[in-house]
Amino acid sequence: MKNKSKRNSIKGIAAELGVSVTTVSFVLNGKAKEKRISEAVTKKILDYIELIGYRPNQLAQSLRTGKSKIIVFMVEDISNHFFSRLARIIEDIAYQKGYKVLFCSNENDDKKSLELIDLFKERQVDGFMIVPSPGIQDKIAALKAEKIPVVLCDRYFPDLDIDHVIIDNEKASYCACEHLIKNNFKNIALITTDVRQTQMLGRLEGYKKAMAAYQLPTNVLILPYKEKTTLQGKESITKFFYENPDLDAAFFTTNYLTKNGLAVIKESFPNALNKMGIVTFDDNELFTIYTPTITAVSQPLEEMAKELMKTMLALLKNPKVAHPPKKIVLKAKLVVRESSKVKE
Amino acid sequence: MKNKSKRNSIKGIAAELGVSVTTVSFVLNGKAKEKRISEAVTKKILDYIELIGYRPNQLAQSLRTGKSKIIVFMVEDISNHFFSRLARIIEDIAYQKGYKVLFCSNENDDKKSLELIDLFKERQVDGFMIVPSPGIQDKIAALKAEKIPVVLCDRYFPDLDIDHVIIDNEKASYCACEHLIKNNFKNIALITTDVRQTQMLGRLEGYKKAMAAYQLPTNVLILPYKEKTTLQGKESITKFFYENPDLDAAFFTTNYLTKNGLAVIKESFPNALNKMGIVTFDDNELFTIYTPTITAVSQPLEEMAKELMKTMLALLKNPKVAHPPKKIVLKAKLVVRESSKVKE
DNA sequence: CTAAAATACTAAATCGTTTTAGCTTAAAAA
DNA sequence: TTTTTAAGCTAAAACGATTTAGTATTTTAG
Repeated sequence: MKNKSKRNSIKGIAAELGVSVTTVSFVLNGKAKEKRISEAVTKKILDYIELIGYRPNQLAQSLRTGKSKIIVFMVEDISNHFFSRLARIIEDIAYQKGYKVLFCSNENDDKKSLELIDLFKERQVDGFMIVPSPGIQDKIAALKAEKIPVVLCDRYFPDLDIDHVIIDNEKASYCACEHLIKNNFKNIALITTDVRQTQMLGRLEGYKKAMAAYQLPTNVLILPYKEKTTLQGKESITKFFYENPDLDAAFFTTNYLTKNGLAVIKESFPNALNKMGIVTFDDNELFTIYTPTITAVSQPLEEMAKELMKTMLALLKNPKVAHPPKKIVLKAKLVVRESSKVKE
Repeated sequence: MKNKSKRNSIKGIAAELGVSVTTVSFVLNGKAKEKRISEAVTKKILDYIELIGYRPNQLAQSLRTGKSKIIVFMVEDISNHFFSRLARIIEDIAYQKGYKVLFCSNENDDKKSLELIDLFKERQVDGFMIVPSPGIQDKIAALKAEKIPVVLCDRYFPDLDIDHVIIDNEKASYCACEHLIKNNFKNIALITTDVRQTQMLGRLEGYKKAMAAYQLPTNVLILPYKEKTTLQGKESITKFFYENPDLDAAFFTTNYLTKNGLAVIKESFPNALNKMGIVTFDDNELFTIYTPTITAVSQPLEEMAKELMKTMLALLKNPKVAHPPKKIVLKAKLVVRESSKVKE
């Protein structure tokens, strides 16, 4: 039982076995053959490694190689069901490929996003998967210029040639609206936020196009992002419904709006519940047991996560090499339930 | 525009300004005064740092100091609403204190837990906050023996003197059951899993004690953990309800069981919905808009996260020093809604 | 029998920090 | 004038790996 503190390093092992640090390192990295280390020495080292349960210090490794085997997944809010489910799938794929994932929430706030990105750059993370806040275009461009792998998710910057994985929001929205229309709803409200990013603009556009195509009136409520889960938000929705008594359907563009919206309907317009058409973006298991069950635009989480990781891994394989950005646009699925079916 | 690659290191700065690496390091670490670096030199360095936007390489720092400023939060499943909300709060506190958080999911599986812990040890993380799987008692003890900060969460090992933050499950469960009883329910089922960890045992115990106290029959359905979200799980619940037609209330011990349970009731026993008493562990915003609104045992997430981080930070401050473990037991709150009120 | 080639290994530089233990020079004390 | 003390800095050794460019010995070729 000698100086124990030294044992858990290549140096300690080398000393103990009377070989050089280099030799140990070669063996550890599976280069024994290539570097012509004899079978005997190789075995001796391997056995000893096993015996003491040695595991290399990743920090030192990272410092030397410049690769940390960590990727960042920055979302708007990790407690949001949509993002946490995405995170869970990504986590699995990443670990399988030998990467750890640092999750963080930017609250769709530029300052926070920038801070986080810098923070992680100091940590030499290998890549960024980002659900970007609206104003970090330049930072993203800078990352790319530095050859740091970046993949955007959920939304993107049309002016930037950056890999991204998104869904076709406009089409998804169009389909959802068309579905309501075909179910005989004629006065469909869109309830959305003031967020001016691609995902929301797409959803708005799809709604507008659908209404125009069927010559129906549009009726849009735009809530400030900050009020997304506040009482104020609820009040605005209540007011909107009071002021538009002829509405017969509502399309919510994101999950937190839906929660608030359903709460408002339940509290203030209980008898509208089974008359109004309701469709929401982002599915939730609980929607299947709501009364009525809620129709939702379901984003292909599994596929998104896979494509995200696939794109990221490709970048990681060759970060220095220029490559045409992959712009992946997936299809969302409309899960039709009771809330959007023809009423009475 | 000189050799740019070198610029972003202390060495580069030192070379550029004609001072030593040591001096730069002292200034960077705010030890200028203490180490008697002149005002002039200090300013020169600070200005240059600012100019080139230098940020120290955290990896190198960590390697040298042995502190990574990263803590791990290992949960059962990061996509579970309970854990993702907890994670969100922890994230905020940690970042505020200069720590990053690595989230990961162990699926309550020992093998996965052990692998993850080893993985992170290689990365020299500063501490572990763990929702432990059932059989990792030894590993936890080993971590403590190595003076690595560990705090358990949600459940713990009674035989181990390890800091933890939990709720009083037995009492929470007792109160929930008592509440049902006082609302005139007499045949209350407990729907739980085969997980034999403290949190679940507590919930079971609370139920049993409440039933015993009021001399009511017990009726427990124990589902295999693996079936927690499967069709098989649903079928078991359905069967259970069929075989126990005299049940008038159900208490679900965890959120995923509730989802399945509500689905079953809705699908197979629709007219029981407004007759049965229902209480569930773990609250969800959507429960307030369900019909009927669902009574839930709400865990104090904010408080749990705060206590967890407080305990962790205390350990981090002095990892080498022995200290009496903090065993924090918080109270859950019963949020009474329609589903548990006296019927007809 | 000598030169070239192959074998089996290793010394030392490097990654970017922190920190200990000095080293100069000038001012203060003796 | 010599010795102390202080001020203002720095060289070099860590931290724990990887990797380049060898070296010494043996084998093979000529």
